[in-house]
Amino acid sequence: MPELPDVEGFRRVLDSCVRGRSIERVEVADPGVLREVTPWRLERALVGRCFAEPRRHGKWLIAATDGPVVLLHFGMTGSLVCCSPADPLGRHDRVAFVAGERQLRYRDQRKLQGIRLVADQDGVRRALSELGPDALDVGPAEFDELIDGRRARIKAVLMDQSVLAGLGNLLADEILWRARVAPDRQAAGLAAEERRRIHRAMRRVLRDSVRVGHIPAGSTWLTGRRDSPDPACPRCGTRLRRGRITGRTTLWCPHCQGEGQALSGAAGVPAVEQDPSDDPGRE
DNA sequence: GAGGTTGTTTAGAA
DNA sequence: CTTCTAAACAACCT
Repeated sequence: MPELPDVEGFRRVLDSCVRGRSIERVEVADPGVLREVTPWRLERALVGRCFAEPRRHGKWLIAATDGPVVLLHFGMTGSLVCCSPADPLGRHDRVAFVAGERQLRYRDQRKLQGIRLVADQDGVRRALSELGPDALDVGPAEFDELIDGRRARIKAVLMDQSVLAGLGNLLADEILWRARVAPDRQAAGLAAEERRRIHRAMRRVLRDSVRVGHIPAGSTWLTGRRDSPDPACPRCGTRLRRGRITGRTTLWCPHCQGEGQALSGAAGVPAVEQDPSDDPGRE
């Protein structure tokens, strides 16, 4: 799940669950998710501290306290849940921050990322120094500057966290589909109009998905078609193409977005254009 | 067993 | 320097 909208959802979970509450205990069920900190040091640094208002940058959740700051990344399968002490520990509950009758649990099936601890805001700045601006904070002019001169394919650029922080594989596909730009187009070769469309699609996709705290899998979203064996474009019904960009499965509509040169890893279907009444409207 | 998965990092190549 | 690829991490799923 975790891309920018999901992490924003986790930020709200933390906020409503434990903000302003004092941490009594930190239970580490699996030290495998702690990065550069021992269970003992994490607990000692946090006990007696109070959670402040959490922030987010890209896919990072920044959980400040009145002492040190906890940095959480959720990899592909992580989440944050608000529990009571009575809730039995799930198999993938790795760490619990216990605050009275509430406890915040870091839950993660695979353990691709994890939890870090830094002393202060300067530590946060240092830890996240490689990240570009948060995708929600980028206006059209800055977006153009970020894209400018990049010879990589546009999807690779959108997913590059050092350029723009927060977009992952699903969002990148969704945005390019809405903007009607093929994912393998070279970023530097995009017309001003196309860059503008991508930026607007990004704003819209982020706004709509942040509101619900995850990427909706509704019928008007490309993401909803991902798992079907032979997916069709939600907009025009054309059979979608499947390829691989930066090692990630990429879905696009050859009719709406253009063929694209990349046939790498494609399903090999000649893709007869059905081309029914184009455009069942925006959204 | 084979191959897939929303992420990041590293090594190596072009 | 930029960009791409593959592999690794770990634990599921089909």
